[in-house]
Amino acid sequence: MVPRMAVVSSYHHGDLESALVEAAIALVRKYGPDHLSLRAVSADVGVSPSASYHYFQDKDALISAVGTILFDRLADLQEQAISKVSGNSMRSAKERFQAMGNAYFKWAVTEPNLYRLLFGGFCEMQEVPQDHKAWRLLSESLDELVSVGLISKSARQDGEVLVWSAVHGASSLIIEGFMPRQSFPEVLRGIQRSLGMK
Amino acid sequence: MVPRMAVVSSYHHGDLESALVEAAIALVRKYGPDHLSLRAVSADVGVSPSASYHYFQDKDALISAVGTILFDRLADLQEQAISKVSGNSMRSAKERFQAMGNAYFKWAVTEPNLYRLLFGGFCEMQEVPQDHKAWRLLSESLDELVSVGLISKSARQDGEVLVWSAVHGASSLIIEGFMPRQSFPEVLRGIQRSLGMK
DNA sequence: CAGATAATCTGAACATTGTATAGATTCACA
DNA sequence: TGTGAATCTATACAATGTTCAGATTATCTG
Repeated sequence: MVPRMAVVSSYHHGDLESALVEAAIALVRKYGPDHLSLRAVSADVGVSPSASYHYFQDKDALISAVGTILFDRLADLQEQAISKVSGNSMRSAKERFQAMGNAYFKWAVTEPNLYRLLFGGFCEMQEVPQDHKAWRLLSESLDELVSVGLISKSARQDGEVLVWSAVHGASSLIIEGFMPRQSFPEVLRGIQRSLGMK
Repeated sequence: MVPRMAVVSSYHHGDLESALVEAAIALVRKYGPDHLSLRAVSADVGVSPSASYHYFQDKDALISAVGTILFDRLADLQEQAISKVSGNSMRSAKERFQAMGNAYFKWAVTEPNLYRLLFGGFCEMQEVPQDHKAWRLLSESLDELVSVGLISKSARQDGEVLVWSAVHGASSLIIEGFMPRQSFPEVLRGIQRSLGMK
């Protein structure tokens, strides 16, 4: 009888699962992963606290879903940063590589709470990330550095793990206050030395 | 009247502050930093839940105290690992350097929950760690590599941040399942390449 | 189109948590 | 020895994760 704005009735939400995930992201962003409350998430969405149990087994399952989404979005940010640098020169290849690392670090320092949720042991990644976009982008960038002659094939060997470890470690140590923020460019230079990049 | 085994009465604990910290460490070790309960800590020590508020402002303060202790102990482990390698040769200097990294990684994989508490944003380090033992050991090890001629002075520049970032990042990514465990030696080799070590 | 069945959400309840406050117990010192 | 300070307990309260019975709506069957 009463006209409704929503697509569906107000009793059935329609897309509660992703609404809960988005609300959880917003709350973690504000208050940190350890202060996330299922009841606050439900209240933000406008639903009863019990409703989430139809989509997630428990609170940890919701957190894991958030982690999966955040990991995808981080990879999207890196892809976006790469795509902003055009050209086939050695210079642009190097810039793409650096843009990836800078995007990773920038996300860590602007969203430390999301970073902590993703990498702090709160969620168990269901997807084995070996063939994830994040790995692929890094691998392709290293391949490009080889093909344009910036690094050698032998130096490229095991480059992924060194690069990701150093960028991730610096980001983590900096947002937790163990390392000053200006150390990140130094780490980036050290990475390039490790790759024999000139 | 009744003979007592304890040094003090059973009402006054005697050294409640450190007992609470040790009990908290044991519980975090088992169940993770996010599932630590003040009440469980108190119960383990055999004390009322309110008693801890005479030594710690709140739960976060107890966690921070735990973090400070853990950081010190990690540095102790590294010092211990270094001290097991004797000699003044290039070889022993290199071994000491590697022993430090290996000790760090070993602690991370054997005590992932303690590692998460220390580096996962749960505690706010009160002590500025710039002059901490962990920094000093790393700095001295790098100096030694220079003095025995294993790395150059220019490569040593900013070596601390690269080394700590890569070792910490690899440890973190491995215990969270983002990276296979066997990647750590590769990261160590990459670090040594970055330092120009031969 | 009507009725049954399944999907979705609510309400109330329970145990557990962090924390505040008032009071009990014990220590240390005059 | 007794008085004040330090230390711990008891109780209480609001908030949290989770369960379960039932209410509401969607969807499918005839």
